[in-house]
Amino acid sequence: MVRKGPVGPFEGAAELQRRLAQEVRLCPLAGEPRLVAGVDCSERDRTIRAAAVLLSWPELTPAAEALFEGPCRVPYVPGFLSFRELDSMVRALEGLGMPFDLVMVDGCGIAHPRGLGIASHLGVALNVPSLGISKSLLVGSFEEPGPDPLSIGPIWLNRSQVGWALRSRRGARPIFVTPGHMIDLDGALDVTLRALRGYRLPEPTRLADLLSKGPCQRKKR
DNA sequence: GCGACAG
DNA sequence: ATCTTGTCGC
Repeated sequence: MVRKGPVGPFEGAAELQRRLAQEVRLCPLAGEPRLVAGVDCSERDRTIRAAAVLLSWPELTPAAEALFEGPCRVPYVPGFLSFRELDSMVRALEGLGMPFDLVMVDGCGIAHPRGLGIASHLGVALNVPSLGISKSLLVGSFEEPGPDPLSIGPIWLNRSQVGWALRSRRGARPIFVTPGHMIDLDGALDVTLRALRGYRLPEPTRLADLLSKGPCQRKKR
């Protein structure tokens, strides 16, 4: 087969996403986690910095943390975030030096145009249970959760529910919880609720976010 | 054609 | 994501 015209720069990537999305499994968590990881990326001066943290479960006691830095090689394009950040996230997670039972990723899971947000992509790539925690929605619509803390509303995409909008803190905008891989809607919500400690973001993602920004790294005069 | 658009 | 000081509100 010979292609006719020029192919969009992300056609190959989109095709890979559609293929990997078929590997995503939405099912109850295999068992109660013992170690939960959190990952996030930040960037500064064309350098990507991925941070991973490891917490005991359900105490949420810090057990390990790791950083990975590398040059930005791929631009951010909505719908293709994983091609920009996944490798760095995996490296940071490897830096933890031990396996974990679940990973919470800063980004979307199945709430994605082709069903493979970065949380799902990471879960499939590492063959580990994963879920996404994002601060806004890439696709789909959601029912605004009530004003009371822990209120929830479903996230809809193509007539089916793909996650939850969660009011994790009073007065704060909701966060979006979506299954990544080897977990289901109820499991993703349950784990997220149990990982909250009074902040808008659950501990795994919140701590990874702080670490990626760098401890005592920001100071301007 | 126009607007939306994880981080 | 990042650029940025002070400021409004619980």
